[in-house]
Amino acid sequence: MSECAGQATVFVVDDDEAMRDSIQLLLESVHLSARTFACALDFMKHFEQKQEGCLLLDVRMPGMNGMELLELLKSGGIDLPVVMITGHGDVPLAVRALKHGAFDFIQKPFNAQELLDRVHAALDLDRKNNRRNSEVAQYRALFQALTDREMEVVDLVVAGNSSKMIAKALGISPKTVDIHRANIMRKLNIRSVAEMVQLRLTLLDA
Amino acid sequence: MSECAGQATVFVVDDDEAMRDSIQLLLESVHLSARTFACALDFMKHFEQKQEGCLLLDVRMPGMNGMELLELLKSGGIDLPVVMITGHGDVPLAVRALKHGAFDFIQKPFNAQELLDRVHAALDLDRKNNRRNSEVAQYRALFQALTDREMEVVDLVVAGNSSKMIAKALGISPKTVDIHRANIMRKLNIRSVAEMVQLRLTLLDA
DNA sequence: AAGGCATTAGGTATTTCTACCTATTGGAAT
DNA sequence: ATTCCAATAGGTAGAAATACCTAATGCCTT
Repeated sequence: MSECAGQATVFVVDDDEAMRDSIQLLLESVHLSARTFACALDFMKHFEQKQEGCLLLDVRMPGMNGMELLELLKSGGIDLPVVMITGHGDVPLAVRALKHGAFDFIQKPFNAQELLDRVHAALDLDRKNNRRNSEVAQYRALFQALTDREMEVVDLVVAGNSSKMIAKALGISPKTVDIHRANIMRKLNIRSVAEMVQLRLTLLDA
Repeated sequence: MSECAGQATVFVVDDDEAMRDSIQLLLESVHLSARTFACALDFMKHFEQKQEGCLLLDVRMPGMNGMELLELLKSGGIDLPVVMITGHGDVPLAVRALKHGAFDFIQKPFNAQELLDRVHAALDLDRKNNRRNSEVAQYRALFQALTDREMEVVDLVVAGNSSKMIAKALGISPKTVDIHRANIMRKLNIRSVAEMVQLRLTLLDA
């Protein structure tokens, strides 16, 4: 056991109190921190984007069901890995969940070790996502220091234009383009066009 | 019906002859070209990577089963969209198939329209993949015209190095680096470092 | 009103890149 | 053997980019 999960939290949403408690006990028995919720709305009220971990989500619930919450989270850009749990073997439901971005889909009754394996896999994925996302967030912060005009210049440079071509495209002097370029390089803390292109592309397809 | 599927083929692998025939009739009734196979090996013998379409694959078969074929195809880099078909609702099987890259997973007995909808969606995905892949293949062909030394220079340029730095890294004269760069630009048919970076990155994460 | 910043632009100097030229060495193919 | 090409490197020239400087205009905030 190399890492004891840090601040990662396993969120559990299930209307069945006995199930919530037993899952919580199971998770805490392997030193995972768990927070349980009786319904989708409770979870949404307490969850914040920056929290790390994964979500164990029962499909069948009164009020908003698990599938609806899953689709709401994914359409809201929250990429917390979701392990769906269902009491009856419904293949179309499983297919729909996975195609909507669920990380996994398991049936009750489940083996304890099986659940833990999938939780650990989900937590691994979340850690990987977070590493990637924080990297992207840093780049995004750099670009936010640029003015609109500077962003125009960035995109024209990335598209392969010379300062002279950019000047023509923007209707300004090549000299001014060079000034913008110098400010861009300083603000992004880079020293080559290659780095500018890579930074920009990283943000575009993130 | 805007497009009549061109040369796209729906491959059907199922050990049940009656099922093969009925699926083939259904597909041909909407002007889709179909080829059927009684077992996984037959399909593998006749399939070539360049063929476009999708694969309807029965899970339960004597000899190599559908799941094994799916995993074989995906590990072999063949990204033909695969619609798995199974006679009994087995959720873990569906989850496994989708996590291994199956495009969809449906149960028998299925509604005819439902099957056609999924086939059309699979064909759409394949067309999209093919457009993307042929684009990438063109870029790859360009890079294959480069020598090993030129590829080293490409990677050092993309990493943001100047000719002088590259020369130091390779232990050669900056002049020679410039010669390599000129040859690279000519062979790749580009006119800026920005284009070189984009071309290289497109191949790296493809 | 004063300061800060974005945008504009010029000057000058240096470095870097690109485009031509020639030329040698060594290996591979004809 | 001769031809072809990769890799090496030099010269010269021009284009492009970078690094400094100053400076005007306009907008926003204090």
